[in-house]
Amino acid sequence: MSQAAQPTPEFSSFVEEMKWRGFFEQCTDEENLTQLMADETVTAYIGFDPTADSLHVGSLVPIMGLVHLQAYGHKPIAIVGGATAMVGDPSGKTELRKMATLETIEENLAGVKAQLSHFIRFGDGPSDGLMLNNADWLRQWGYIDFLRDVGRHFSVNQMLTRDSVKSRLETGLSFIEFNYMILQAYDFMVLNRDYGCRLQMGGNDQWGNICSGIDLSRRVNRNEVYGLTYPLIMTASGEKMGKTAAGAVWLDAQRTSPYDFFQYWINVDDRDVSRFLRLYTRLPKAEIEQLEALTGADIRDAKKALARAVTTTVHGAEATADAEKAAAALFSGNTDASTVPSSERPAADFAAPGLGLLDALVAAGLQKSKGEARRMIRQGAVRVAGEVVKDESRALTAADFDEGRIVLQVGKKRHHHILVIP
RNA sequence: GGGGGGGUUCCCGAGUGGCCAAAGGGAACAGACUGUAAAUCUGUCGUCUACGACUUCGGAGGUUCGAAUCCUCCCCCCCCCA
Repeated sequence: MSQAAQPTPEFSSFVEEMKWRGFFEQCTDEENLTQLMADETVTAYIGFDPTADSLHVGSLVPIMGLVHLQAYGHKPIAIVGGATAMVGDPSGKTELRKMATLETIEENLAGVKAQLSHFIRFGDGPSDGLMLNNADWLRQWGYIDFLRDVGRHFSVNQMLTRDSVKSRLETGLSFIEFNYMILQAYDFMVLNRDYGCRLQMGGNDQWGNICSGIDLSRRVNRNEVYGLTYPLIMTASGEKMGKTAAGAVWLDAQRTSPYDFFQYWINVDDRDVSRFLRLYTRLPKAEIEQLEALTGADIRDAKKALARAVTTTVHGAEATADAEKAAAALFSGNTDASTVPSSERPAADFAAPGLGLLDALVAAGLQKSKGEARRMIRQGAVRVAGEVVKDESRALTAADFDEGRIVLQVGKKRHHHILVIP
């Protein structure tokens, strides 16, 4: 759970640590920001999009950004874009995003906040985090009033020069998306005015939006505020973070089990380990450098440290231990299979003709369809109790019980145990 | 409002009456090799009651023995003109 992270004395400043950890892409005024953060408690914010009721690993970088910030005694604000999610940010997208409805956004907000509280200490203290919904200050506006009070500060000429807009000029973007920048700038201005927020962080695709907010704060509030962006994180193979065959890797245990979550980190590309240790864990610099020095098969130890650290933050120590234990049982010959992913099934299902293996594989979530399951069998990828199955019409019967469970495996990495209950 | 181009299986992108479940590439998955990595080679990659059947090519109709391919209407996107 969220322990208020402690300051790390290994770095001279927040910005230094961000640089070392790979969060630093560009900053509007590094020198003055560093000075400001040395002198006083700075309130900073990052926006999250409540497009689902759970965050996924793609959001871990911004989350960790806030975590580090709080560790240095500053005050993090997480904005959930209730209003802006209804619009859709064009940055980095190639086409119009589906617009979420009010109700789903409300639901998603709650889920996201619960997850963030695993990372950030919320509360009323000076460096306690805040969670705000920009719908609270955006929704009340009427169009004419907003145009007159806010819109007049924006130059279309300048907006057109922002990369986020420029890149979309080719493929086209709707007016509603074009306005996203204005809304985000307005968020920053309001946070600056009402919460004393001085810094906005975000992915580098947010640079233009952040700069717009800085301009607006200067004009309206006459305050100097700052922006800092982190790089957009891709895996070594050029994929977005958190994509697997099964879909996104979620922080919600219901959507992605702690076991699968743990395995995701174990299976990262060698080339990503160092970068990910820095970005996604709060392990001390010295320890990370030690892990980075590992070569060959020993890199797995670094991956374990990575998986352990991230899973512990997201799912807690107990779930992490279980996941690790299951992994040991499946991959390292440990005999304790009690935490291996499993499902229950009454013994009666295996009577007489037995339960079709194809159906069992699909039911266990190891395969998406029976056709796919059939192909896997043809390719010799399916094992029951460690034995390769070649017969597509194979049925599971009582003969397959082994101490009350049936051990299924597809490929090398996908395992599932059916627990037989009376 | 006028003119032009376009919407294809996860993505990109061929196909313009049967030889199309639909080329090619990417991603992904599996096998071999390995370190639960990468690279490489091989295979797979719509669903099913599976040597056959069924459903797909923006949506709805129609022509035809037969359509992703032709016609009609509708929706959406891009470009040029007004």
